Amino acid sequence: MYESSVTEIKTTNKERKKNMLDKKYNHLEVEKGKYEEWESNGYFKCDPTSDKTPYCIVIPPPNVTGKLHIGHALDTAIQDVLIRYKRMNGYDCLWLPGMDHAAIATESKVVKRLKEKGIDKYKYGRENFLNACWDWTHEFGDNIKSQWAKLGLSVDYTKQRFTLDEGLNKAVIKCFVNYYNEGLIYRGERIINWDPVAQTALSNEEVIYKDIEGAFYHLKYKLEDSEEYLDVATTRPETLFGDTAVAVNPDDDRYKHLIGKNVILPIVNKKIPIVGDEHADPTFGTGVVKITPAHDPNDFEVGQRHNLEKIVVMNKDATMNENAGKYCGMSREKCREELLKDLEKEDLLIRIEKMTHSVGHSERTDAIVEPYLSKQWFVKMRGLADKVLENQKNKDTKVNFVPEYYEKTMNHWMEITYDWCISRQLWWGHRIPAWYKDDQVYVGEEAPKEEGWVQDEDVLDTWFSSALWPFSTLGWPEKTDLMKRYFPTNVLVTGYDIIPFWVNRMTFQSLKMNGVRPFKDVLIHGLVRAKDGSKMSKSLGNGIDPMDMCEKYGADALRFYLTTDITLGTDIRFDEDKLKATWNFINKIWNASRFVLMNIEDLKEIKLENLKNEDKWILTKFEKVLNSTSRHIEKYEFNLAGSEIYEFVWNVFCDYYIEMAKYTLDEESTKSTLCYILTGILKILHPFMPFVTEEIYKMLPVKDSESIMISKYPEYNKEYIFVKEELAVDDAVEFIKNFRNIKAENNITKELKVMFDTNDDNDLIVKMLKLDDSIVKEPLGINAYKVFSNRVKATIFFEKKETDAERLAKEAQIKTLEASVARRQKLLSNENYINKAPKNIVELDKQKLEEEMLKLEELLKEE
RNA sequence: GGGCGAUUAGCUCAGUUGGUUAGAGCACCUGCCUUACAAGCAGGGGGUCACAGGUUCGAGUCCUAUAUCGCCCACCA
Repeated sequence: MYESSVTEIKTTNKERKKNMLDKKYNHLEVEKGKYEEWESNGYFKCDPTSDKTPYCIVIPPPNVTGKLHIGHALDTAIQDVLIRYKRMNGYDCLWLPGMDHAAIATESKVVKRLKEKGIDKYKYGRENFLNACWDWTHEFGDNIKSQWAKLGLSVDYTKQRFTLDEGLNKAVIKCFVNYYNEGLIYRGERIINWDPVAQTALSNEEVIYKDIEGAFYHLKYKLEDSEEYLDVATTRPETLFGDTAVAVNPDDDRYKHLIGKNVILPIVNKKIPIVGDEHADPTFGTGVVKITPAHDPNDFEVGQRHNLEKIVVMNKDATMNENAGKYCGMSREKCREELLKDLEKEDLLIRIEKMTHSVGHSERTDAIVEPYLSKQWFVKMRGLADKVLENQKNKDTKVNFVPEYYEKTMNHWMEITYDWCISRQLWWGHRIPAWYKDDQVYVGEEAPKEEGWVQDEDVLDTWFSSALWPFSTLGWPEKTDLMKRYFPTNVLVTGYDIIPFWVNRMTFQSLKMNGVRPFKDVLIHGLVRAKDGSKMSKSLGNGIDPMDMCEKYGADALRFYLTTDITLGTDIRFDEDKLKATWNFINKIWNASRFVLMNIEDLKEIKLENLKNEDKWILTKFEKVLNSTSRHIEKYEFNLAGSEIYEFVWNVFCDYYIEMAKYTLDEESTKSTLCYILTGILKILHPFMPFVTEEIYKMLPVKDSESIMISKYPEYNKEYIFVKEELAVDDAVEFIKNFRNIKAENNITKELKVMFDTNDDNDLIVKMLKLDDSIVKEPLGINAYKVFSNRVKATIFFEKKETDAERLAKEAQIKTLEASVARRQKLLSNENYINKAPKNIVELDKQKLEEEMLKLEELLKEE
């Protein structure tokens, strides 16, 4: 009956014993060498020429800035579960690995490293610097690869990519040029977020707002030819050198008569106009706002409307420039300090009002971001975003978020998005394919042939290349075979924190370039936090290194814990105790396997015939678990799959079937069933815990493949659903539980006699409870308890007086039973319920009621 | 200010489309070294599912309001 048409591979007893000596699961031993073996056998490779159904995931490329953290372990473990599951189910799987050059993140690390060696980036020169970046990349890239190996990730290294490799560069350039030609990319002078440490522009997404203590400085802007003044409040007095107007609301009765007049800019003593503009909110502050078009995005807009001059007052490193007069050369902070002193001296400072306000910081350097007027490249977002919003309306074309509510996060972003600043004043990245000559601009895939053209010095935002990742890695813009076969990819797995940076951008890029979504599903997981719920960070020192956990508990335990103890979309608190509990689970599997292997050594083939009730019972349970775990995995419900398999392995197979099997170990059917179920368990668990399942699988006397990785996933087999036998053994199990309960609760240890009230075949019960010598035919004694299950009834006779506590317990039991019976009777006499509730539910209630009444009757009889 | 979540046992969390007496791991209590496993086995205690209404034969689950916590986005002159 067991399908073993594939080559049977036998392991010698000697080999098995050598491996299986340990009573305890040793994860370090088990995990040694397996990954290298899998890889060298080519098991990770996709098979594009096969007629199998393709299944593709591209890995979210980790930055080459350091080592992987626990979040990466979670993210990749989920993907490996899917890939291994699909592979065993006969799919042609491509899990494409790669890494991200991470422009600013890597560049700042390399700058720092060079600095430690006393080397200045700019003196070192572009070419040398890029070489240093490549050295860095190789060093950290190798490190990441070895971590992937430790985690057991079955990625196809023959398809590995890097966001800055030649092919991806081609894709990036192609995309840029296409967009430019369509007018979707433009160069313009705008206020952008400037990082004065890295000295580059940033996108809005790279700015982190933090609340900090600051103040409102109320300054006197005197009216021209008057001692009267306007109270102008600002948090950033040092920008006043760039003021080219003050604004009041045109409907503000306090000030509207002043519109058109001038004020004298403090310290600078220059005339600037009072303009009327909606931007000034009469209810906020004093209702008067200074306008600094070159240092504030709102002021920039006001400046545009009133045709104001834009004066930049800072250098690229955020020191004051010559427009700041005597403060030239000072830092922003120093300038503010000195300026305030001077203002006070000249009686131009009215008061200082303490306040907290949020201030933008650079994600990478943590420097306070300066809104800064500068010429940058932008992607025009509105049309691209609208396309996504349109696409999401159709269930056949949309990106399906799991959990679904994250779709709102993307849609919201698409609704409010504005133009994306993509140029960065860095060296490490894709260089912008634009050339300048005098006032001319040329954008193209190749440099212009004529003399005199100079290429743009800047590179692109790292996310510009990441946004193309799902298709650039498959060979786009060429119509490659990989592209045709694996695109759109099946699923993307990532954390909610990079939906705006990455998921959103991949989605609009793919819709624009390919006309289709980049992936059908996107699985969003949460962040891995410390046990107390705080964010893991280097500065707090509360980070968990996944490699340490692999060392301590094994990659298998870590993977199973991370993938089955989470709810998608919500944060997980890393709990080492739970990881330990997972290790215990694997130890349990290990020992159950030891037991099975010890007893099936001479098994030549699996023959599922002459089955006993308990064999049929465990087969039925197994098929059901198999069926439902598969359903759960397909729906990405890993937690449910995990708990079902856990429950089956521990509480059903180990606690009951193995115990039952101990009495019939010489029978062929027992051995075959043990081997069949163990094999099935190993296969179901393999995607979650690849190493230990492979180790045990290799020791099986009968198996269908040389490695579990490439073995066939068990198929749900209706032939092994035995309804009658399942019920019968369930019933026996229930009886056993009730019996033990009564025995323990009443402290019955000695002088126990049992009389079965029914004529059923109770062999299993007698064996499991070791009752052989206790069975009597006639009732005895006074102290007696009834034990029930659906069909089995028995009376226990024992030498012991009932204590008060026991009597009370029994009374309590009667009380709850009576309540339950009453509840059900009421329910079942409700016509609405009978008519509206599903038949099976009603039936179940009737059945329950009957049982309860029976039980109650028996209990009352004993009184 | 706008949006999105969360609130279930001592702790950390599950709980499929509303349907048996709400579950798990850890911790706790009792008894066991029963030949696969003491990192184990058997048994047990522990929750009016944040709060108030509503819909329904039936609500942890759906709706409305409140409270507390968290996240994202925007504004902060």
